[in-house]
Amino acid sequence: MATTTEFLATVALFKGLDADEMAKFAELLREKSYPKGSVILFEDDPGDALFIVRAGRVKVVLVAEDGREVVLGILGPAEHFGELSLIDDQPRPAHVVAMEESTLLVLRRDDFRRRVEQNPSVAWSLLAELSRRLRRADGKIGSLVLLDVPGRIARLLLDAADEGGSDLIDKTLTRQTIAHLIGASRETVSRATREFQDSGWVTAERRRIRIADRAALDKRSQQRA
Amino acid sequence: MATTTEFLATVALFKGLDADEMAKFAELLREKSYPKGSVILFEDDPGDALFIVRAGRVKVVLVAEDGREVVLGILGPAEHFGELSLIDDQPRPAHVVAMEESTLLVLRRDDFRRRVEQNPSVAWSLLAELSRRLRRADGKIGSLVLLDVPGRIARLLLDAADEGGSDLIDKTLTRQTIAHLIGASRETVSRATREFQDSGWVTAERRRIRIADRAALDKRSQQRA
DNA sequence: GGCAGGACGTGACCTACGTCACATGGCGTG
DNA sequence: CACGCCATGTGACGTAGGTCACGTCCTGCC
Repeated sequence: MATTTEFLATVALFKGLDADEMAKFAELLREKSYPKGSVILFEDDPGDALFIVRAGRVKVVLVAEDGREVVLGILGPAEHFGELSLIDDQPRPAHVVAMEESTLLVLRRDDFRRRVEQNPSVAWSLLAELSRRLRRADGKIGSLVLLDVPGRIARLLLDAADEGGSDLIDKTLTRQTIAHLIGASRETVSRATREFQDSGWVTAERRRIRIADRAALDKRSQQRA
Repeated sequence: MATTTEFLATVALFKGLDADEMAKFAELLREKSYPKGSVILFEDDPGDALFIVRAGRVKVVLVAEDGREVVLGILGPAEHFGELSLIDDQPRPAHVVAMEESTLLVLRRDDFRRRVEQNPSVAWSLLAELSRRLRRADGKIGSLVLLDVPGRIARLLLDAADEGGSDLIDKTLTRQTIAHLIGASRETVSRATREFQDSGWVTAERRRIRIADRAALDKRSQQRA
């Protein structure tokens, strides 16, 4: 495993910092581990820290009283969460749960604020990151309202592939998880992905999904309701 | 009508600037008018300007090929849009359409960048604004997936009332618009709001909606699917 | 190497909503 | 002052997709 400073160099948030500044950040971070399934932070709690995923995978999730849930996002190494509450002092907007055993780097509010204010480049990276999330969120809203379930799945797969840079989606995406990501039931996702396979649009390779006909998926992701 | 500088003082984005800096901004702004229904900017276009609503009302909207649409947000005086593309150089994420005759102040990309970089307080305001939008967007996703139509309407009304600071929602909210905001059909919204009125939860006062039983609406907005 | 828990596949059934088709009423404008 | 336009009710009807209920399979563990 890389040293903390080496790792920090891979975090987009810190892009543009020189070694010296990076080292300063490194000192402020505390490392913390969470077992699979543990809740890292709760919606509505006051927030006083930012988290960077060092290893593992976490999901950002909203939960209804009856237990149904939506996954707003899944974060892996070098990604971070929890900055909203540090920026606007409002309660946390969602729960964050460890999907696997994960270790996170924690940065306290005051340290965060001071560094952002002194480091224009960090502020800019943050703006870029929030922009990216806002685009995604808007896209998700669009999918939910304008597309039917198969359409939403198609788009999700394409997005995941784009992000990974390959037609083979390597992150483990169970149908259950897909369902939570697109606001549908596991059963419906099951039936829809089978359709995709039967049509030859995707193939399943040992738990991974590979996109076989990008054009078809793309077309499917623009129609209906 | 107030002078431009007086107006700028009411824009949250510029909070914290002194009169001198405000004046500099004022010089960079160009005023532009748009008739009702005109498209101010198109999704997928490259973006090279930020807009501040001086007067009127605009909607941010995603449109499907068949014409169905979702309204991501409605902006009134002192609110702004178009900054995402200036931050990340990506295409515009949505269309923006004038709901009424509107006049906007336009700030060009370069001027914007320069000012943000030189003015930490503007960067911070921007972060705060993007945070606010992200929370809203996440909330909207939650509503869409976890609530049924009446629940979404209830939440929308409560949010609108909170924002206005009064139980009387003064902005004109037609059922058609409500429908677009919550991703439902006009007819369904019609039937649901009638239910609300029959139950005495809301009353309609000359085109305006007044919330009569906040508790009931709140309860209604937390259940079902 | 047998077991338990999770991920999947599938059929049956039910319902919230979208869509279509009209009828009505208010108001803004020529 | 009349003509339209647009926002609104409301009924009828069709269906995507949620929920239930099981059965199978794979995989990591004791």
